[in-house]
Amino acid sequence: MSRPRPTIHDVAREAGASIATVSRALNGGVVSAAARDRIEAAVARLGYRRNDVARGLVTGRSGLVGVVLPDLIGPLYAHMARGIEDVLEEHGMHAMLVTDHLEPDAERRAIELLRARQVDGLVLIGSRLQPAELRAAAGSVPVAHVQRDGPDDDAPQVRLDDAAGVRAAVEHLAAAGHRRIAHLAGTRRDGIERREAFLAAMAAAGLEPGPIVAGGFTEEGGEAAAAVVLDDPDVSAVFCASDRMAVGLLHAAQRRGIAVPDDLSVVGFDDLTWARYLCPPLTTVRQPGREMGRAAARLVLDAPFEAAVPTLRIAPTLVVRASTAAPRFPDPAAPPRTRQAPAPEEVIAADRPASS
Amino acid sequence: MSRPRPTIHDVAREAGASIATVSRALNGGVVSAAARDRIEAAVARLGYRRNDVARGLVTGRSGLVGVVLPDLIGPLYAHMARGIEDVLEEHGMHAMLVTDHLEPDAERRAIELLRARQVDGLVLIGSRLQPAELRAAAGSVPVAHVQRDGPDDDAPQVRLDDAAGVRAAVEHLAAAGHRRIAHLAGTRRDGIERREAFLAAMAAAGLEPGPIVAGGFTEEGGEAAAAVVLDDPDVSAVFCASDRMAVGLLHAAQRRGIAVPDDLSVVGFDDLTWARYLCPPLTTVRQPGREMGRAAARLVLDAPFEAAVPTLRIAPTLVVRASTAAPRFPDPAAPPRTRQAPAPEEVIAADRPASS
DNA sequence: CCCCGGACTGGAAACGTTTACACCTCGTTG
DNA sequence: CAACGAGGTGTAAACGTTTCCAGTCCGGGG
Repeated sequence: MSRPRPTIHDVAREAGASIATVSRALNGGVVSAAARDRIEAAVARLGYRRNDVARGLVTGRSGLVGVVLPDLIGPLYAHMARGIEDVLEEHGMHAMLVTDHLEPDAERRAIELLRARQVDGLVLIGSRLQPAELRAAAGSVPVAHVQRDGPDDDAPQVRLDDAAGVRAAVEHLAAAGHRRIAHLAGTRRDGIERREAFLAAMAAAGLEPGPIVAGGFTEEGGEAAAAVVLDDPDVSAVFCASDRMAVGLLHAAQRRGIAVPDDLSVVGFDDLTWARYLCPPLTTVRQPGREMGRAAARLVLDAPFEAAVPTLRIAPTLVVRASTAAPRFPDPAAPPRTRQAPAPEEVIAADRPASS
Repeated sequence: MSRPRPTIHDVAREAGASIATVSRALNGGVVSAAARDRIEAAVARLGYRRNDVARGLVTGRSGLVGVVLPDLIGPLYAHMARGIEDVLEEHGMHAMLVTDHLEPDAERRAIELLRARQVDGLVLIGSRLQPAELRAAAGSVPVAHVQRDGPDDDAPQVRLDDAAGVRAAVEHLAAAGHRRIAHLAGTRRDGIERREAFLAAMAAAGLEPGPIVAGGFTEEGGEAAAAVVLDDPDVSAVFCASDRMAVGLLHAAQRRGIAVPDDLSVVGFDDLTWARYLCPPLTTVRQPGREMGRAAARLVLDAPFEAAVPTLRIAPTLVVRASTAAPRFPDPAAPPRTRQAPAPEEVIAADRPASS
C-alpha cells in the first residue's frame, strides 16, 4: 500500500536510462525525444515526484523566501504576506512565514530557522533587530525590510510614505475648518515618524498643534489616550496613528456623549478591513499592504543584481468617510466654510510619487 | 567576508573530533564531557548552524507540517493557523502555510509542493478535494482537516459544532419573542449544515421558519439576500450564516431606514475581529479558530499512533451584543416579554460538549 | 591474568538529487 | 578519408547530515 516514494533511480530503471538523463529530461536539458518520451511515461506510471529536499541540498537553493512578520491576525501583515506571495509565485518560488509577535528574540530564532532551511532570501516585516544583530543572524542571505522598526543600514527596504499620508490627513482636517487638532501617537518607529510628520504638517498649515498623547497602537491605547484629548474643549479633531487607536477613541467619545463627526472629527491610519464598518465609517490613511509586500519581494529577489540600496517609499491614500466633517463651532477668526458632505467613500491620493 | 557556511566537517576539524562525534554531541548522544566541550567551543568559534535540508534528506523528516488554507486575510483562518503553530511549537516543529484561494487545483498543487518538501503532516482547512483525489495527492503523509468542505472519509477532522451554535442563536431569538425568523444561508458545506440546523432548531422551538435565501458568504451576498428578506414585514429577526453576510444585511437595512435592533434583530456567525465594532455591535456565534487549529495540529501529530479516526466537534459560543432585542410588535399570541437589556457583551456557551 | 562489557570514538554508507566530465556515435566539412 | 563538432548519454562526485558498525580503551570480576 504505502510503498516508499519512487526516486529518480526507479524512474531511470523503468525507462531504461541513467539518472543523469532522467534529471536532464525533468529539468529541460538536452535529451533525445525518444528518451524523453520513455522517461515521461515512466514518471507517470510510477507517480514520481521530485524530492525538493535532496535537490536543495545539491543546488544550495530552496526556492523559498523566508518572511518574518509580527503576526497573521492583523489584516495589514496578512496583506503584505499576500503581496510577497504574488511576486514569488511569478518566479516559481514560495514563501515560508514565521511569526515573531514583536519579540526580538523570536525574530532572531525565526531567521535562524529559516536560514537552516536554506531560504534564498528574507523579507523582514517590522524588524526590531539592530543592524549588527541582523548581519550576524542573516549572514549572506539577501534581506529586504518592510516598515523596519529598528535603525536603518544599507539593506534595501520599503516604507510607507508616512509623511505624505499624515500631510493628506492634516490638510483634509484643516481644509474642513479645524484649527485645534490633537494627535494620538504610537511609540514605535513609524509612530514617531508620523508624529513628526504631524508637527510638520500642522506648521505647514499654519496651525498650533493640539495635545499629543502617545500610547500603544491598540484599542486600549486609543481609549486611554482619549481621556486626555477629550478633556480639551477646543479640540475639534483628532488624528490617530492607527485605526485601532481610532476605535478606542470612538468608543471613549461615545461613552461621553461626544458625537462623531459633529462634535469631533476623527482620522485613523491603516484602513484596516473593518474601518469602513465603524460608526461612523472611519476616514483614514490607507496603507497599501499588498503593494508593499510586492515591492519587498522584488527587492529581495533583485538583491544579487542590484548595486544601489534603495529605500522604496510607497504612497498611501486618504480615504474620506463619515468620521470627519467641519467643526460645529468654527474658529471665528477663520473664514467661514461650507460643511463638507463627502460621498460615501472618496479616495484622495497622497501627494508623493511611489518611490524616491 | 561572506565565506561559505561552516559545516559539521569544519567543526570536527576545529575540535579534533570526527563528524560522527560532532553529530552526536549536537543531538544529545553519548559523548565524553571533554569532547563535548571542545565541540561546543568550536561551534561557537565558527558560528556553525546545522543545515536542516541535509538533515532532512537523511532522516526523511522535515520538522514541518504543511497547512493549506483559503487565505490569510480572513481573521478566522489566521487564527486557525495560529492555533496550529501553537502546538507545533511545543513539539519543536513549524508550519509551512500555503494558500489555495478556494481553488481545488491550487489546493492540489499546494499539497504537491508541500510533499516535495517532505512535510511530516498536512492540515487542510476547508479542503474541497474528493477523498480519492486527496488520497492520491497526499500519499502516505498524515492528514487532518479543519471544516472540511468536501465529503468525509476516514481522515481525522475537526469541525465546529455548527448545529449547537445555530441552536443557541435561534433559541436566543425565540426567547426574545421573535416568531418569524429569516435565514441568510451559505452555499458551502458548512452553510448547508447551518441551514439544516436552522430548520431543526426552529422546529424544536415550535416556529415556522421564515424565508431562507442562499448566497455567498460575503458582504455582497448578504446585501443581495437582504432585499428579499427585508420585503417581508413579518420578519422581525434574521440569522445569518456568516458575519460578512450580516454586515451586508446591516447596510441594506440602514439604507432602507430599518432600525437594528428595534425593527429587526440580526445574528451573525463567526465573530470576526470587527463584529463588535459594527453598529450596532453584532450578536454572533463565535467560532474558536485558534482552538480548532490546535485540535487539528494535535490530530495530525498523533495520527501515526491513533487507531480511531475521530471527528472532533468544537463548541462555539453565542456572543450577545446589541444587534438583537425583543421585536417591536411582539406576536399577540405569544406571552408578553420584557425587553432584554443585555450587558455590553454577554457570552453564552453553546450546549454541546467540546468533542463527540 | 584473561575476558567481558561499558563508555566512547571514527569510518563509511546511506539519503535523492544535480552536474562536471568523459565518452560514443554520427554527419559534415576540409 | 581524416578530423571535427554536435548531440546524446552514462559514471561518478559532490551536497551536509545521521547512523550503523566496528573498533579502542578502560576497569572490574572471575
